[in-house]
Amino acid sequence: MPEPLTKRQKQIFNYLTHSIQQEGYPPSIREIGEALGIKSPRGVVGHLEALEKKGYLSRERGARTIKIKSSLGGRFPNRPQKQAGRFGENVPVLGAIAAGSPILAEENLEDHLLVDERFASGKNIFALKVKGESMLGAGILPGDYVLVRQQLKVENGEIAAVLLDDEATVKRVHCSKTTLRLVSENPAMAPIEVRENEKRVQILGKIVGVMRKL
Amino acid sequence: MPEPLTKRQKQIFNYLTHSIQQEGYPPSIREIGEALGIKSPRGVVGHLEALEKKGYLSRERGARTIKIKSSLGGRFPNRPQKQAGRFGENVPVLGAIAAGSPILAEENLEDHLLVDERFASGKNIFALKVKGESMLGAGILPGDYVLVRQQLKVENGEIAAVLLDDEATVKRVHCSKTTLRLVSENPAMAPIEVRENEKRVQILGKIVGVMRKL
DNA sequence: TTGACAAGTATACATTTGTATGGTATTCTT
DNA sequence: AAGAATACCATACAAATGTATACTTGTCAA
Repeated sequence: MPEPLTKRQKQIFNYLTHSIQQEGYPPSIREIGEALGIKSPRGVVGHLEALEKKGYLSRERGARTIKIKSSLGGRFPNRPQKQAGRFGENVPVLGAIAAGSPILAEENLEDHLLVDERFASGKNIFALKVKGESMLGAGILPGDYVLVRQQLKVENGEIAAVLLDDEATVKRVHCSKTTLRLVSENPAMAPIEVRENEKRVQILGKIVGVMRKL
Repeated sequence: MPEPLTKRQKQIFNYLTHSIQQEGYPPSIREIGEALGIKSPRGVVGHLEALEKKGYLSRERGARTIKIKSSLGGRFPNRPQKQAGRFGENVPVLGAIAAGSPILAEENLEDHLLVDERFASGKNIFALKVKGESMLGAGILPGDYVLVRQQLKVENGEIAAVLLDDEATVKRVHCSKTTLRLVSENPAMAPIEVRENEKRVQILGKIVGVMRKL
């Protein structure tokens, strides 16, 4: 049962785990201070002592020797190579999706995106670059990357990536007993209705995130 | 095709990977020397330089900043999420921004987000969680994180994070010679006009990215 | 009201750590 | 034979880094 942390202590701990994951080695006292806006080394040391006392980390003498305790449910160890993907996921970006082939096949792969774990939780996440303006009303613009969790079915009304006539698109899906209605969040575009067993459509997965670069 | 190592270089490299894995952080020059029976720091540095030249590792300035290259068949990475030279940035997430205080001050800091370097290029990037619906028309919804590059002025018509009456908001900024017009991308909300030297407004930076979790 | 704790600033100091200088050998290739 | 790379030593030095002292502020419980 881990001792509770204060809000500030949580921030420090959060930064530590992320930084170690990202760089491969722990930050120095002053680097921690710089990242969190603490101007005196002593201020940072106070937090480290508190975190150590509460059992969240340990320190050796010497520079950059913070160790995150792995006993905390094994959630925040600093053995980066054994905990790959706990703090960031390298998500594949798919280009044109060849019909029939497995979605994550090599020929579909275009790039990789580094995404915070909280945005790409779970396995089988991939990304698509949005082309049309069909989801304008849902705040999804052309050029955006959508993060997709691979699944065969989605709940009524959820936004999904759908393979429609060999073209990957993003649509809101309304399912009735026998049909799927693919609705564009754009008044200029009419809904598309198809029977569920038709081969024209295939649900690729649920949209779990959107990323835009301006 | 990794360049071949000498026997001694292999020993060094081996020790490095094992030590990083065991301790959680890289050894210092002298610790390497102690472990391998090299009595002069210079002796160790020579090996590190050779290993770096041959592409097995990289180093930053500062103590204990050796990074094993993960491109070598991915066998000994010490930062798993970065593949093939692709990097991520650890971006601070700001909460309520206290007026007057430096933007990145402690009281504003809420969390950290790991973001692909292509979304957070350059320095002084921070993130804000969007609260209102004022930028609906620009595809920015409440709950989204906007990535902000800190800068004092923005070009005409760009979307910016603005501190308005102690409240951080996202607005499209139109500048004339003497006034700033802050336009919401939402027909329900009227534009706000202020004189540039008024203290009510302060431009925090330009929006360079949007991230949404669904 | 006192006392503990959290959270910090400013400054000084000691240690750790990386870097640089100037050598010595050995092995290998040209 | 000359040059380059490997593989070291001893020592000095500077920069990075952790540590320590002293003081401030606010909160919260006894």
